[in-house]
Amino acid sequence: MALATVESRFTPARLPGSPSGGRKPRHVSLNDPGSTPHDRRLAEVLEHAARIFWEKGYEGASMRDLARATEMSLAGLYYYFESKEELLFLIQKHTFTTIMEQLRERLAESAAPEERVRIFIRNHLEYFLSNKEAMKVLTHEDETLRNGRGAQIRAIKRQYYTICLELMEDLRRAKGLQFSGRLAVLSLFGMINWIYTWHNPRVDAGAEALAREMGDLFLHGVLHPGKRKRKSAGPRV
Amino acid sequence: MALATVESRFTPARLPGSPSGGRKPRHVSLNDPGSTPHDRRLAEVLEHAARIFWEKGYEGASMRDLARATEMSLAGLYYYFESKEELLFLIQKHTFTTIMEQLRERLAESAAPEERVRIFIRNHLEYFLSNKEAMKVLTHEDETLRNGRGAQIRAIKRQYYTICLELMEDLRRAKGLQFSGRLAVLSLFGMINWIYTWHNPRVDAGAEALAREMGDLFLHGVLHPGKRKRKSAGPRV
DNA sequence: GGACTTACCGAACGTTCGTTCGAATATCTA
DNA sequence: TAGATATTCGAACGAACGTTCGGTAAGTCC
Repeated sequence: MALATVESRFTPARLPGSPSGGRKPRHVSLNDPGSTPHDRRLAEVLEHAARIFWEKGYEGASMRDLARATEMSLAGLYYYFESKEELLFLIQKHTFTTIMEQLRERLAESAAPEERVRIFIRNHLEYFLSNKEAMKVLTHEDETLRNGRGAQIRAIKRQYYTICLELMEDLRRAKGLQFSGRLAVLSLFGMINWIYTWHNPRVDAGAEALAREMGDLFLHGVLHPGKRKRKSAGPRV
Repeated sequence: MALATVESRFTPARLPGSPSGGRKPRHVSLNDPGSTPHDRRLAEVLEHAARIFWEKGYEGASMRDLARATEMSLAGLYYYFESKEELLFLIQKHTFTTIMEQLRERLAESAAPEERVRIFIRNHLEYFLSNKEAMKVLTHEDETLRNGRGAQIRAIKRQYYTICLELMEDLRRAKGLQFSGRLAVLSLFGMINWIYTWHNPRVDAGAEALAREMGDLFLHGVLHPGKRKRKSAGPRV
């Protein structure tokens, strides 16, 4: 149920009036009983849009593709948002906000630095593999949005980065180590974001197993098996 | 000197004759004394094109942008290649071929498994940071080319992947370990390719230092400093 | 039942896109 | 220097693009 939650606005994109009657913006979901039909329809449209951007990229996708997918007219789409740019913005904002909310909830469950890093990895991979279309759009169309909308997304991204950096520094302190937090975070982001270029659900492990293995790799490297895997027979006598 | 080496063809894209007079295709360079003016001009055009694709993405870039950058007419560009797709193909093929050639040379210098993995990382990062435009185009426009041209690029990519996988399996055997080579390689690719999203030459380390740190991270993880960095004062008594 | 809002649509606008055509100039060779 | 070849160009083509205009039909409220 990717993109089921959308922050509704005071007014629709076109201005014949307000569909939500001047209510305050809030989060609604496809299954949320408090959501209006308008909000639910918008969420559906965004879900189709995410799939199309995922397939063809933002620039390569056309509004006519979206009209075909949603079985709406080209003009009818513009009742729900004011431009293609806003469409991308809504997808990215919703996706980023949701993965971050979920992360905060899960981090509240543990205070152990190493475990918290593993929670971060697991949360990211689980969300990524459950929402691969939107997450690819978020990561691949990183530099597409400009000006105000781009700045808003970049602000959320910075928050996400900062959370991870603090996890890393807590770990470093707790273990009495020295390493560059920035480099560790950015390397980790590379590992876990790159997944959209290769993950194949038919041959690769699921999110949980991947999170365990990538966590091991990130924390111990390939050379230090820790309590896991070490070959019984080997040059080690 | 990104994109200075280009494989010339028998004939130019338009067909008023053959500029290189029926010579065999071969590699030429901007500084290569054996390169024809035609080859050198094409290399210049490709370099401009790489910079434009780097800035705006393949779909977002227009042939008119390239005409402006090269100070040629729109029509004049098509003397050197037959389509925008071929333009991207030439950039990707040249870039991939070059980084792989350089890798093979460097790998010949060492037989020690761990050192060879470090050579791979260093080569990739050095080439990436010296040719960031073309390397971003190579990684970001991964799925853009379709059909025959896409298949050719994918074939080179598979070679590159296979080389790295073999390095990883040699290392695993030598150290008597057990880990998924596929996951290790793909995680490493994520780490070292993601760099184009964050590296800032004004604040971040250069290729050599980055290669050392990322190599440490990949081999030992954040928790096992090895002979490097461990805090003198710490909870370790 | 009339006024208003919500949700949508057909048709078109102006722009930009990749590509091509026919011709003109520059460069080289004999 | 004549002729061929290599290189470049202005102008235009048709297609596709994002967006907008003026409407219509159905639901809601007094």
